[in-house]
Amino acid sequence: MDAETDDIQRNKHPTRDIDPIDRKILGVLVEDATISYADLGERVGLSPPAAHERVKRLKRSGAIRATSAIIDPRAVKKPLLAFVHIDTRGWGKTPELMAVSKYPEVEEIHTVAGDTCVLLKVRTEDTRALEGLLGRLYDTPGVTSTRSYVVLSTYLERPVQPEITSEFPAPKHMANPMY
Amino acid sequence: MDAETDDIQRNKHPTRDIDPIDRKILGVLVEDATISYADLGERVGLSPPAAHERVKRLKRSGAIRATSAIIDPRAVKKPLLAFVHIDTRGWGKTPELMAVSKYPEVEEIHTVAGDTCVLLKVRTEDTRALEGLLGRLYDTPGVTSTRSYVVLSTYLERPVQPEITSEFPAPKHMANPMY
DNA sequence: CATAATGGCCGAATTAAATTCCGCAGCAAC
DNA sequence: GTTGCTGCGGAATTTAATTCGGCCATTATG
Repeated sequence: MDAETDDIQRNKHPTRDIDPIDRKILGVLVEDATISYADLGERVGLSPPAAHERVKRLKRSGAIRATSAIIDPRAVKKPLLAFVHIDTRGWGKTPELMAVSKYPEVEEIHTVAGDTCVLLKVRTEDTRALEGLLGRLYDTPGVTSTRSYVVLSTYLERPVQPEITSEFPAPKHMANPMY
Repeated sequence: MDAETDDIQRNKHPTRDIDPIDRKILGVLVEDATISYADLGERVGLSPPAAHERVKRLKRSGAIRATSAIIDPRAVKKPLLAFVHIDTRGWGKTPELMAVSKYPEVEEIHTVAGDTCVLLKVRTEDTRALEGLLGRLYDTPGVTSTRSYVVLSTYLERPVQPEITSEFPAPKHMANPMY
């Protein structure tokens, strides 16, 4: 077993780091994954087979998790977006909550630090469907309360951006932390 | 100008509704957009050219907004996910906030109903970078306070699901609303 | 230092898929 | 009944994906 395969099976990432050309490739493919290897190679300064080889490696290593069609929520009758914060009695009951993943309306499930335990991102047809989904949540053992933030307008929504992280200098009035 | 083009220019959706075959196609392409038209056609019961024609129409109508590579955030050094709620002095100052879209760390910007005005989804390398980003937010005119929910674990994260909306019956103790 | 081994690239050749074209069938309007 | 329109399938053509072999640079090894 080579190092890369080993890393993948440990749910880690391969030791081979992503170089600037890889980042360029990811940037292009996030914008348009239907591009040909010929055009992709030209964008990043490689021959078509070389670009192909890079993309194969990025998929194999897990850096590219999938290639997916991005659907307009309005086209599939799910125009209502909401974020639902859920309080539970401690952490013991969160596994039951994961069952909500069976509903296609639920797009994200996270546990968060703060005044809630679980955070959902849900997309429904209307407020009636959202109400029904919340009703299901209250039927789940351990759920003590929920708080929903209904989205009025969405100004930006995009996939993970592979560009190099911007510099965000800490506010000037703060001393440099040790770490 | 045909009806479809007209709808797109009005930022509406074409009148031609998405039939069950279209939904099947969307479902397949969300899972794997690299599938060939031959295989796609077989999955949905169409010939390759017919499947091709359907996909072209779905793209033209805007139902398929893009085809994108899904990147593992860890691979591009953005393992820290957080949701940031921002309070502003009324709505007048929200346009200034949209400038944060220039940072690739910001994935989503919404205005929400509830006790905040703006909700951001951000992905940073570490808490230091998040701190820097929050510092930038406080420098933005109109921002009075922020509340951040740092994600501990993500259990589900998937694109818009084109499947038919599940039935969420309202809780039994509620009478049927008029609408 | 010399030399072998590796990894990544390119160009050409081959294979597979996308795309076009055309005729046909179902359906609606008239 | 006829006309026009829309979506489908099969065949042909064009384009892209994929494979292969050889080359160069870097790195390990004696």
